[in-house]
Amino acid sequence: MPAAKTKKLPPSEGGLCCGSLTETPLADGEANELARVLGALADPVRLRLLSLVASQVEVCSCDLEVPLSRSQPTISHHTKVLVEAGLLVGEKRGRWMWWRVEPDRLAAIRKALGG
Amino acid sequence: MPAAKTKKLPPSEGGLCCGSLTETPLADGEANELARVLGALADPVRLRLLSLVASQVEVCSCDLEVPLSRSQPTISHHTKVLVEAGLLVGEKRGRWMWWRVEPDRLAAIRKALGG
DNA sequence: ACTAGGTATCGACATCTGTCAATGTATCAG
DNA sequence: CTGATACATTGACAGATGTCGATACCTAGT
Repeated sequence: MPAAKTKKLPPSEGGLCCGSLTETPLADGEANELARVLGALADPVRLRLLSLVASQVEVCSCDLEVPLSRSQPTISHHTKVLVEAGLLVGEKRGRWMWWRVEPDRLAAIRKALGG
Repeated sequence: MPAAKTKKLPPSEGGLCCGSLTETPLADGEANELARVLGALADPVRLRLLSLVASQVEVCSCDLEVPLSRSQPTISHHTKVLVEAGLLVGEKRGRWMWWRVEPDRLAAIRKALGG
């Protein structure tokens, strides 16, 4: 998107309010926000990461490298993207980062998609 | 995705079966397929295109350029992406292409997302 | 047949994205 | 303090993506 300025909003700024796609034409801002979050989901590795975390309530980064077959920096990159989209939450305990999913956020996306 | 081979499967090949993200860890193939479809949705112009068509049942390409502020080739590109994702269906009548959305496909995505 | 209008395709371009090696930072064990 | 461990950040690179102008393809009218 040569013209658009994503700007990497903080996780809090997760509008995603209002009605669904199928009801009324999406406003420009709503479309941008929804596209941003869907973009975070539109990657096989991130989808599998998310489902791995969801299936175990909490997972640390170190346990993701092997099942996802990606290097440590790449895992770190993907968790960051998911956090910025509001889909993942991390908590540092000792040396480990523990991740869990944000089910409300997924629900909001489903709703925006016509749920 | 340097390694992955999207391959641009025909619209029919739209698996997207099985359970949701949040239940069991996504298999590799399922993750690829879901990411492919979500990628088609992860664009503000395509989201607005889809919602424009949905709000009017049927729309021809010529009526999309102005509201979406994009050139005719760009509109054509986006409709193609949405068709390949199984989200849009087109029918040529005379000189015009008439588009409508595939609600079942959207529903399948919501379900895959934990609906 | 010729022309005009609606779409699709092609080529080019700038930007975005996923990936890893190298390096930096924080925390724990001894 | 020292070394090891878990994670984040940086830099670089190849490949994907969104965009448009130019052009080709189809269909309808004349």
